[in-house]
Amino acid sequence: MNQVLDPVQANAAYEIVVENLRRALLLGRFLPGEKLPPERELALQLQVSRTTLREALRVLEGEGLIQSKRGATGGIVVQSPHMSHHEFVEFLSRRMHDLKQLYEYRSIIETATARLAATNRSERDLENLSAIVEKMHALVAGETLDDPALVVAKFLAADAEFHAAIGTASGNPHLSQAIEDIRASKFLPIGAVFSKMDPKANEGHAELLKAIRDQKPDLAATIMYNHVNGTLAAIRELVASGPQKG
Amino acid sequence: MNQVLDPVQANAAYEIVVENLRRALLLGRFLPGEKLPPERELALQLQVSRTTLREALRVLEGEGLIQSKRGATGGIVVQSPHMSHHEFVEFLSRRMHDLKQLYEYRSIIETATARLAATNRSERDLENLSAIVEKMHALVAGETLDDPALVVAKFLAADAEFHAAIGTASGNPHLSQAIEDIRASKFLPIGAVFSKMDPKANEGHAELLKAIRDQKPDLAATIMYNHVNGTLAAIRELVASGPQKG
Amino acid sequence: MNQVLDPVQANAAYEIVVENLRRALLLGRFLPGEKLPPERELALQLQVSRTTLREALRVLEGEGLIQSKRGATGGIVVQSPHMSHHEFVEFLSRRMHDLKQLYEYRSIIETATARLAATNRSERDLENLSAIVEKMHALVAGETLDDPALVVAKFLAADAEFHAAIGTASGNPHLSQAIEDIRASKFLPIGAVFSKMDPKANEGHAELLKAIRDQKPDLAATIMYNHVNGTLAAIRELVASGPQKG
Amino acid sequence: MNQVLDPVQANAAYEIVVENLRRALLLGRFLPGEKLPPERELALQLQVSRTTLREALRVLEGEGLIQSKRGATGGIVVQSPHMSHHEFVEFLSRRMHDLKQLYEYRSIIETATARLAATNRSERDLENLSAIVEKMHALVAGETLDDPALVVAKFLAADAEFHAAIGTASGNPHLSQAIEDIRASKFLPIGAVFSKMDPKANEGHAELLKAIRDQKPDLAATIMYNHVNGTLAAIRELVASGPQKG
DNA sequence: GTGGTCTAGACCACA
DNA sequence: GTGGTCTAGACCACT
Repeated sequence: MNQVLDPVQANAAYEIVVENLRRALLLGRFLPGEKLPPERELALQLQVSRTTLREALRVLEGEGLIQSKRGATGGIVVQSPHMSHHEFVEFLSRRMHDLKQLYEYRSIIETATARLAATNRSERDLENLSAIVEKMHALVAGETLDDPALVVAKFLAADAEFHAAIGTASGNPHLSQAIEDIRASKFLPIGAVFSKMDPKANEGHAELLKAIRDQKPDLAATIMYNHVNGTLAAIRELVASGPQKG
Repeated sequence: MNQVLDPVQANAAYEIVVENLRRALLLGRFLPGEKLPPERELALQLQVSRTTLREALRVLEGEGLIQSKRGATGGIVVQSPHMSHHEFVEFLSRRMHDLKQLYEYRSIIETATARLAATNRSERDLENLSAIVEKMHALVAGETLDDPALVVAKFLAADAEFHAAIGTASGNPHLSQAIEDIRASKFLPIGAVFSKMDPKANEGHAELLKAIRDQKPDLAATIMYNHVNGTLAAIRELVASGPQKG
Repeated sequence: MNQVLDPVQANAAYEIVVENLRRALLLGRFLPGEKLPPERELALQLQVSRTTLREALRVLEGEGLIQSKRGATGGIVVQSPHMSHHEFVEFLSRRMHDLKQLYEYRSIIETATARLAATNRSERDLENLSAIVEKMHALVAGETLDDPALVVAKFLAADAEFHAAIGTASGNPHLSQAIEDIRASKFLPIGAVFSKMDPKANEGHAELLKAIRDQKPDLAATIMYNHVNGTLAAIRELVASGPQKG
Repeated sequence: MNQVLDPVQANAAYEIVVENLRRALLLGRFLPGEKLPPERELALQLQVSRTTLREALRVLEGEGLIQSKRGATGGIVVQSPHMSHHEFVEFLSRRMHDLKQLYEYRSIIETATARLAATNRSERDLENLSAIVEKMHALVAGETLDDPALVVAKFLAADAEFHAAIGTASGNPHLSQAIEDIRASKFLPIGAVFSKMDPKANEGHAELLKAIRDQKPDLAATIMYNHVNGTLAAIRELVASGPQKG
């Protein structure tokens, strides 16, 4: 009868808000340079008082994720995370061991999800996925017209959306949740590998969509497996070559 | 950008404690007539102050689930019987949809984990697993000597330990965490299916241990797959047959 | 441990601006009929937004001290005359006790500063001091050519500059700061005693400069002591004679 | 007319509270290990809301000056600043230039104050000063009975009180203010020179009291001058000898 | 009876 | 019409 009960930990409301917002930011729900909704509206959405919300915003501001400006044209601006290439490579190489385990896990989760999605996807799911793939295609094509960093940020947000949509298509909320968890709280630098857009980056997505549309579970699983492990390979390469340049 | 953020709700600590205890009681984790651990120990386990714990106990006493008696022979006595078989079946059938999804997820996670464990297990892991399997064997053998409900409870604890140990053997902490989450934080009556011990319940474990010891990943995965889905099948059967009896 | 801490009172920014401007007006820093600097420049000088400045101006307009006129020839016109001689004397006599203490303090600070300056002054310091003394001399000489009130205002500014320069020459920033504090943040009508220029007003300065140049600490201290206490004596006289005229 | 007006800076109420409290702590008004008054009472004394007070407390907690504990026996506990001897010497030698200027200033202020006090002191002032000197005497005598660090802290607090009382006796609030400013916001390590009590530390105080009681301004000034410069000499010695030991 | 947190509402400074 | 600050009051968790 020893220690049968889980310890309780009552999180302060503002801490929950911090996590909520941080997750949204890391998932790219708000892009760098964009403004968050006004404090008063955010407080409403999150069902907390403005004071509590602001407590959370102060934490995020301390982390450098957002910045507040006052005045009529002011607001809460999402900051772009600004790691230099060198710092980024350092960061990756220090966490290489963790990353390998995380990608092993991710590979399991997302491969199984793709397989299920190929079976269970609805027409609605296919439409969603198509729309996202097209959006990413447009981003890759129109890259030169815009701030490259912003394009990458948008691409990452769309990528997150794509994988989340496959989670939805699988019909299993636990898988959706796991995919989001991997990306947000555990796995910051997915795809941040690209300092500029890689034309191939989007190819896997289109193939995957096709396999899911054609309801070929094994094919979908294989593509996803290669997709995920391809990203890991890219990270490995970056780490291997990085120190020489940095 | 409308309403992208989930409302936050900060639970009072004592409410979390109430839920924690109520679930333990409903699952028969504490049997009727038994005494709960002393308040001071419960408070310690739950990492809350005794005041907060007592707040929670008062609620449960109001619901008639427990009763406090003072004095040397006193204590917190579990008052009402835990869920009756009928109620339990009802409960399961109401949550059948959730359970199917959860077992689908569990199947993915644990199958992959078993496969990895068969590759990565250390001698230390094998010793752990052996010890647990033997403990379960002894429980099944000695069943008649004791209160059956108590034996089931002990068996469930050992089962959880077994699956956790496979997670450890896999070497991937994300999988370990997922296995624990599935079992602990999501209400999962794994094995509570058995009102009395099923001799076969332990067979899968021994086979699985052998496959892991022999480093046969595919075999381990297959056994685990059947094991998990066997449990789900048992639940389905219970639900199918239950209403007729109830 | 009772009531050891002073109550805090946070002044609104616009209130501080009001006091700032009102004091400048009452001291005749801006003469009746003159225009204040444009709002944009005032806002810049005061380090507040134009909105806040306008808030303050509205208050002063309500008190009849200024009046705003729009248009190309418009501006903020100082409306009411600054303190009359009578009011000024009244004001001084009401604060006579404070002034004695302040001059006692000033005497200590500035005497010690002059002594140090005579030891530590650099060539650079001497040049500065000479330039200021000459400027004041020119003002006294050219007095008749201009609005007397304006000359007084200019003389006061130069006087402040002179004492500040001695602070700098002393080499001790704490003394410089104290001199500035005495003059600026505590309402101090040093020299505002003179409604018209007193030819002797500048004599002390030249002597002081000589003592500092010749590195005669005790002489410099003595001159400064007499200079400061001479001003206090002039104020006393004014207060003594004032009520009879008023 | 350029830049005639001082920039306005509206301090947030909580910042003023921070300074207020920090000054009280540095002046030794609250001793290490002691508890501050309860938040609700502090808020009352400071005339701010509890929220604002807590904002300030959080800052001070961040600086390590205080620590909050909850519960009936809880409270806001004053932390003892814990610089090692080595760090302390380092700190002093880095700030030696500043310290010399500060002591020059302090010497001027406190010498003049002592002189005035010898003239203006009331019977009430003498009683205060006697009481403080006796308190310090008792501290030096009873040193062994208590935590040495605490004795030093108490001695420092009493020392601050003594010099403040001379300021009061001088009758000039500007001097009182300057003495407090020097000690609190500008001059942390007065007397912290002593890691254990120096029997001579109190001698100067008794002599000074006698000179003030006997109304001998010049003697009082001389004693104070030697007292202040003696402290500076002690610091110099410490810095000179410290690095060898450290 | 302490500190910890949250709330609803208000006013302010700002662009 | 934005963020920045303050308030008064309430309830909670704790020792």
